Formats: sequence, C-alpha cells, structure tokens
Amino acid sequence: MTDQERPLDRGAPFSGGVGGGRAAEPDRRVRRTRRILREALVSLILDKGYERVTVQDVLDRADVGRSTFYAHHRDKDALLVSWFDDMSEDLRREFDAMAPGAQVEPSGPAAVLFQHAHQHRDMYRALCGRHGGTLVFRHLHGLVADLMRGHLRPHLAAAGSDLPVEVVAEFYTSAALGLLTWWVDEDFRYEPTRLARMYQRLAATGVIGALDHGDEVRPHP
Amino acid sequence: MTDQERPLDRGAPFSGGVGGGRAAEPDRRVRRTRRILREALVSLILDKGYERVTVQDVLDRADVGRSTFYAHHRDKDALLVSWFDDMSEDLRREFDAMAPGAQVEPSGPAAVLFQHAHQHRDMYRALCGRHGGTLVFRHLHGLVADLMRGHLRPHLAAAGSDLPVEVVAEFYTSAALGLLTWWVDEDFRYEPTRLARMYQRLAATGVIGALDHGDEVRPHP
DNA sequence: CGACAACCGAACGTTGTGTTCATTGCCGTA
DNA sequence: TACGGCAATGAACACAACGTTCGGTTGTCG
Repeated sequence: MTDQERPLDRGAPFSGGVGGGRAAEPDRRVRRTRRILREALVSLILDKGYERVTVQDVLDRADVGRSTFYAHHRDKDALLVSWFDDMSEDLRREFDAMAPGAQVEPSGPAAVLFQHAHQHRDMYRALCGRHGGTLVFRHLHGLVADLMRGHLRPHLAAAGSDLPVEVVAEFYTSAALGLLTWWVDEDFRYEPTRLARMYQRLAATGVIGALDHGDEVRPHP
Repeated sequence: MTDQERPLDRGAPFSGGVGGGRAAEPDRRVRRTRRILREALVSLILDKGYERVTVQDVLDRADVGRSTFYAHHRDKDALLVSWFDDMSEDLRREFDAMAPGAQVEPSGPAAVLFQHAHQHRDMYRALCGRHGGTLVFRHLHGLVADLMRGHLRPHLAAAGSDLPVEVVAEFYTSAALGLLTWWVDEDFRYEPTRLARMYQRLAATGVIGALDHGDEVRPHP
C-alpha cells in the first residue's frame, strides 16, 4: 500500500443538495466529466491493453482538457483505482448479502465473484483479462483474499486444523482469480454457474473429486 | 506470444574460440556486458519494483553506455525476458528430471517449483514478489500451466473425468503460483518442503483435507 | 441574474526513450 | 610483436508523454 488515492479535492466543496440531495452530490459537470473519463479509459483498455493506454489517449477519446483530467485524478492509475473502488463496493455488497448463509466451502465467495464478473463482463475484461493492468488486479486479489480469510477462519478454527488460514485462503483465492482470468480470456464460454460448480468440486474434494465421473452430481442430460 | 525476443545480433559473429572455445561462445565483452546488465536489473527491481525501474537506472548502475544496452536488448522487458528464459530452462530441466516418477497429484510440479524458488530466492523475489512485473510472471504462469496440463491430462483421461483439463490445470497452477507469491512476500518463512506439503494436502483432498487434524500425517511433535 | 466553480487549451519544464555516428580497443592473423 | 577489421561503446539528438500553470470561457446553482 503506497500513497495511492490522494483525494485531491474530490467532490466539489459544497454545491449539490437541492431537494433532499444525497450527501453532497458533486456538480453535474463533475459527474459528467468523471463518467466520460472512465468510459474512455475502459474502452481504451479493451482496445489496446492498460499498459499501452496513455493519458493523452484518454484526453482525446473523452474530449476533455488536459488540466481537467489532472484536476480529478493524480494519474492514469488513480483514475482506474477510483473506478475499481466503486466496483468493489458493489461486489462487497453482494458478498455481504450472501454471507449469512455461511457455506462451508470457499465456493460461496467464488460463485458470487463469477456471477458478478459475468454481469459486468466488459469491466472484468478490462480488469482481469489479457488487457488488464497489474494494479487493480492486485486490489481485487486483496479484496477477495480478505473475504476468503474471514470466510474460512471460523471453519478452520472449529475443526482445529493445523493449516494456517493465510495459506488456505491464499490457495483458494488464487485459484478462483486464476480461473476467473482464464474464463475472461476465453470470453466467458461457460455459464457462470457451470464454472462455479467446477470450482466447487475442485475446492471441496481436490483431485479426488476431479477424477470422479461427474455422474452422481450431473443435474441434466 | 507477441514478437518478443528478436535476437538482434545475439552472439558476436565469430570471435571467441581461442583455445577449444565452446560452440560459438559470444565475445568475452558481450558476456560481461550481459551479465552486468542482468545483475543491475535484478538489484534494481529489488530496490524499487520492476515498474519503477527505468532503462536509465540500469545504465547508471551497470555503468554501461546507452547504445550498448540497445545493442543487446530491445528494451527493459526484453532484458528481463532473456534472463527469465535462462531461469526457466533451468526450471524445466528440474521438472523433466522428476517427470518419470509420475505423481498423481499436481503437487509434483508445485513441489519442484517451490524448491527451485527457494534455491534462487533473490530472483524469485524480483519475479513474483510485491516488486515483480507482470510480464515475466505471466510467462512463468504459462510455463507452469503447460506443465500442469501435460501432467494432469493422462490422469483425467484415464479416469474419464468430465472436467476440462484446462480448467483443472488453471486451478492448480494459479493456486501454486499464488501460494508462491505469498510465500515470497512473507520472505520464505516456511521450509519449501513444508509449503509443498500444505499445498499437497489442499490440492489432493480439498477443504476436507484442510479441516482434518493434521495428526495422521504429522511427522514431528 | 450574478457569483463562482469547473472546464479549456496552450505553453512549458522534465524525464525517459530509442537511434545515430564517430571513436575506442579487442580479436585473430601475419 | 605489430596490424587491420569489426564489434562494442558513449555522447548527442529527436521525440513522446508526463504533470503543472495560468488567463480566459462557460455552465451551474442559488
């Protein structure tokens, strides 16, 4: 964690709040600009890959002045991160909505992730795929790993396992994200639930499960 | 696979071979330069992280002229890749040396990887850790995934599993590399064999194994 | 409508890149 | 030991992108 995400003067000082306006809605122009910048960035990532996108590119595609960009974001990375923050909030909400069910396997979090990715395909293409950058992917990894640890800790503790939580969490987090990345690059060939089921099998029973014929579980012809 | 690694004029035309020189050994100066460049790069990565290392930095630390650098490598990435290629050759050899044993679980490849990483700690720190770049890591991922596929395919085929090999391979590859990365960042706290054993357990039996008390296997107090 | 915040765009200094070209000094040969 | 060819070398150059600044313009909110 470096010194990322200095907020600059994020959110216009005091303006919005006409009726019962949500907490300090920024000026309409601000929203517009930010939206346009994000869209431009995402579409550019899909075109050329994150690394090759230059601030100038974003400026051109968004048709926004140079100084305007820097008024909102410290640099290219900050723009991406701000976008990711919104996304991750969304994702976290979905996790929380599911949490009480308290599945035993790590497939709960993974399934939610796959579902979420499938809903926001373009964004995940820009995030994880061939084209994505390292930065946000690490953020995502950290996020999922956190959730995974929280999810697994009680189970491991209850069973008195001698495996450190971090190791187990890291294992399943990486497996999930790796599968996700692969899936994205394969252009979402499988249904999200199908992928989730495969993950679930591998996670729950390991190679042994993988070597089983899928018969007993097979839910359709 | 893009157009990486144009050899330029790798290997001086014809010079070496004074005594009984090995097959077309490049000029002594060339070897020296290349070695110095690599060392400089690696040490710089460990200092600042790959992304932040600039060609200029390498030039300064290696005390080498600009054109010299570009005579040997197309850019920063190419330098790193050339280094990685050597490493990976080494790694692949170790895999092959082990292959005939034909373990059932994916822990074979993983164990070799962990061992190799432990032997070349500094290099893996520069490769996988917090500081590593995306590029070589993807290469490594590809390499391991390949091996994993080759390793798993026969077993899955024999058992008539309905899981696609790519999925299973991706799962275990990502898990192994994720664990590796984590381990590197934790400064190799565990013994490589210990890590391998944990991986092995998770890979073989899944969460079920993780929830077991480690008693039956525990080889020491 | 009027104040003010946000946007614009051009210009500038800086840093890093990749290439060019004359020079240096190894290398093998006589 | 002396010599000529040739690869390696480093200074200088042109270029691309970055991030900042500042006076002028335009949209927004009250």
